[in-house]
Amino acid sequence: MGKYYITTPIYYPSDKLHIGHAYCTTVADALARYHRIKGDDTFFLTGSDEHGLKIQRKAAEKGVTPLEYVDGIIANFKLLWKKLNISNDDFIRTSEERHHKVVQNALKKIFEQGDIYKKNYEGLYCVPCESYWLERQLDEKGCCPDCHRPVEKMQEESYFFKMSKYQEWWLDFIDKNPDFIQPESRRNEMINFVKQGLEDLCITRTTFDWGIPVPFDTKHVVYVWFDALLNYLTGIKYGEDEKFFKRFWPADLHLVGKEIVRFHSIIWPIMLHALGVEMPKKIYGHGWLVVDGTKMSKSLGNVVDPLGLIDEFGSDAIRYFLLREINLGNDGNFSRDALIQRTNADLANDLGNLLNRTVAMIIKYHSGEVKNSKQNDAVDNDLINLAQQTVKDYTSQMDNMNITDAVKTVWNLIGKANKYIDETAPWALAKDDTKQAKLQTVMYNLAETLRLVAIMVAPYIPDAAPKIYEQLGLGNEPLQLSDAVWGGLADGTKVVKGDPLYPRTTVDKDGCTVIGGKKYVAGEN
RNA sequence: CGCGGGGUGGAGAAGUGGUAUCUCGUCAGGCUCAUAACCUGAAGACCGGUGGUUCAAAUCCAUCCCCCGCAACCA
Repeated sequence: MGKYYITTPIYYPSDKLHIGHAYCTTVADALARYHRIKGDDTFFLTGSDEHGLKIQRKAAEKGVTPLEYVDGIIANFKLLWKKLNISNDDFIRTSEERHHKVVQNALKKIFEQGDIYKKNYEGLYCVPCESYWLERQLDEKGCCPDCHRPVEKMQEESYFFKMSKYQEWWLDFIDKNPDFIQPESRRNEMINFVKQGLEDLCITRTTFDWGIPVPFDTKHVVYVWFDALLNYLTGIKYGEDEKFFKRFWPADLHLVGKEIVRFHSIIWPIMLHALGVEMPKKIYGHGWLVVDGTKMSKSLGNVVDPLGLIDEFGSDAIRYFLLREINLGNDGNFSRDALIQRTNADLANDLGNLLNRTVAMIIKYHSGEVKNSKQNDAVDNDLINLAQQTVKDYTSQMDNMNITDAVKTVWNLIGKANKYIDETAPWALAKDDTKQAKLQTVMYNLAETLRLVAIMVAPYIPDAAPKIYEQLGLGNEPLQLSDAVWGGLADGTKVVKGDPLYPRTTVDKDGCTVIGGKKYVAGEN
């Protein structure tokens, strides 16, 4: 038994979260839950990155303070995570006092050791947007890429972090830790990037004040990365509770989107190195979701709101789809049709129906009582062997973050169990008085398979997994990987008839989905 | 010559040197325990084009065509 500290990025509360945020957080949640059922001392952190000009402006537009503005949005973040069954242990907000302290102390330390200096920053400035642009970022006419108005040369005094000083150290570190950045394609990208030469990083601003004041020069506030990245330390009480911090640091995994791999794999390690803090173990850059084949964007109006989907299909369905359908590391496609198809086939038909028919038969043939008569022949042993092999494969795949493969592995067992029913034809055994022991064996093997399945799927579909346990007659016993050993189901256990695990979704002639008798108008999400 | 990802049966995907896999859909059959579910079988791919390396290439190399991202705060 070990420990496991996993983080998601902290999301920016300028707007509602979309399905892409939900994807990242779901993956992190599945990993966190997996490590918990494995018995690891687990800490799962997510949160929000609340400072900056964008927020300050939005708040001003609405006539509220920045904090009031983000409070409203953060309430929505938290609601989404709750509805998605996200099991984060803490939610860090960069506007919190505990975080300000960490950032200011870190800044002070690095400043005092001479790695931060002040200089005039000269650049092309868009006054209405209050932001600097590099020449190559400008649009075709040489104007601001955001508002397409002319930019002008401006000078501002800023503090810089001496990243360039650590370039060789970084290359050496990456060379010695080949698994630090994953997938490998991103690692290569990062190495190429750094080899082109690292520039010092501008870490403060004076153009807005919704941020953490720089302790040695309060005209300035901390700008983005020196603020946001440090949340991973704040979340486990860095500088505040040494014992707690040491319990979880170094982070086992920073899960991030591919667009911010650069910040997490270059700036972040260098910051930590300058601070004298041990390196995290792994940065993983996952792919993006595209919707019906095209990138999600506000201007296209195809941004998918996960809250509506959860209300319609349930959190398990969304989680399952994201974990099963999208290969971690690659981009993946999201569509309602695919979601409906996948959840009908895998959750309702394969898993839900397997449980339903198994429980129904045990009740019908044995008044609900399970007994292992161990009359196993070749077909039975096939199932038992596969079940045991499945637990093994699942464990190693989850340990290696091959979530999609692990899901497939478990569903292969579910498929095998459905087939096993056909092969053994319990309804025929039931009619033959001489085959009663055999019938008991078959029922036991099915129930036992389902018990192992319940444990393994618990990280993916946390709503349903305990319900499987309940219907198997195990009440609300905790699901633990150490119990996923064949033969653990005791004779005399009484199964309990329950509702179907998942209703089937049908689409009527108007294109509306009908789930469990309830109708949803298409396109409302 | 900016960087990267991708082009695999009707659809979506997996597969990085050795009989082309999975899901959905289609067609035919089986079963009746179950959520019109489950099981079996079949049809259907010259793995973007061309050239090369190899006994052997979807898989390696070259070249071309097409899609899609990114270019130092959009997961």
